[in-house]
Amino acid sequence: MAEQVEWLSEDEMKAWLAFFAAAALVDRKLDQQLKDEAGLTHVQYEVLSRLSDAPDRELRMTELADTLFTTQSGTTYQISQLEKAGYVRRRECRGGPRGVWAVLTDAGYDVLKQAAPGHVRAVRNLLIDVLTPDERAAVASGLGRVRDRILAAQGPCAGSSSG
Amino acid sequence: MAEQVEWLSEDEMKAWLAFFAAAALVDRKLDQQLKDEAGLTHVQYEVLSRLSDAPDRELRMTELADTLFTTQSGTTYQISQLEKAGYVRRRECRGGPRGVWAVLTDAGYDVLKQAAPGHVRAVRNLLIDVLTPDERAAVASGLGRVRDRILAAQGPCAGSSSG
DNA sequence: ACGCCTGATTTCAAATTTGAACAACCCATC
DNA sequence: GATGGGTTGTTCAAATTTGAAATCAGGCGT
Repeated sequence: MAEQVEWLSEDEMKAWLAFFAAAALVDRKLDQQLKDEAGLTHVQYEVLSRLSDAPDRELRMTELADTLFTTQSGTTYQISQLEKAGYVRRRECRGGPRGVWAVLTDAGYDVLKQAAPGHVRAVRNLLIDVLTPDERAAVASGLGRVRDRILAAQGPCAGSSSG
Repeated sequence: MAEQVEWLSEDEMKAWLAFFAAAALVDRKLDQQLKDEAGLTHVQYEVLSRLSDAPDRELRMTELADTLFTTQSGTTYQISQLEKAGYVRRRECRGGPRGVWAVLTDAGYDVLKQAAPGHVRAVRNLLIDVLTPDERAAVASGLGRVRDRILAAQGPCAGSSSG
């Protein structure tokens, strides 16, 4: 076993460590900022944000889970929380294509609109404005490819077994 | 209020979304891979890894928490788990400089050594080898700066009030 | 119409994370 | 030699996340 692994070079290690640390720290900071200023967790903000971007401000549970890169049961939990808070409503569609839609309420939209400026400012301060234009472009293309490859590797598999 | 926020341009948004998604997906994938192949969570792997890199393979709880970018109570919990598994041992140093050291055991070192190749391979497949050399350099420098700025903003505050 | 299969969603228990409160210990000072 | 402050680590309850099992609706073959 242990068929000869190519360990990371010093430069590669630097990239990996920077990526890993930045991911953890930025997420933590955004969470803090949102809790302090808007009373939302980062996850909840993302839920509201995806919904507000979706057509008719609604998304099936599974779609939502996919765009959040999280599990379905986690999504169920968060939607339940947001429903209690009145920011989201569940709509069951018995007639047409099966499924449950999470719908952003007006209250949810208002909270999002109120939280957005601070959030965007934080994203700028923590990440975007810290990068040079070149670095930003490299992050967009490189990490975009990283994301797409992972999604491509699991997307086709999750749902259908053959073609 | 809402004093004019500068929203993200399309390119900036691309960078932010790529970063956010890649961070979530890579972490999730590494977790899966480690659980499947080594029976460790990513967090646990990181703990063992930091310890094995430290002088004498031991670290104070607070140092450990810092390098893991997590809370102290979270670190206490994980060390307790790893102690149960026999991968880590606690050493209290009553005489000298106060504190508790988490020490990597031989068993812990073995598990780490066994898990490392698969983990490094995964880091390569998911991230490092997907980036071009330029992108990798940009990630290292740019996200390194992101990390350092966040740490600098909170490091000095957390621990001492003046200088 | 019946029974099985698939897909979507929820439920449930277990594991983990978090933040606040607590306890232990050092040092400096009185 | 006792006291207060600051640091370090743990404990506790609450919130969240996870994965597996249960639920429920619809389609299909018989």
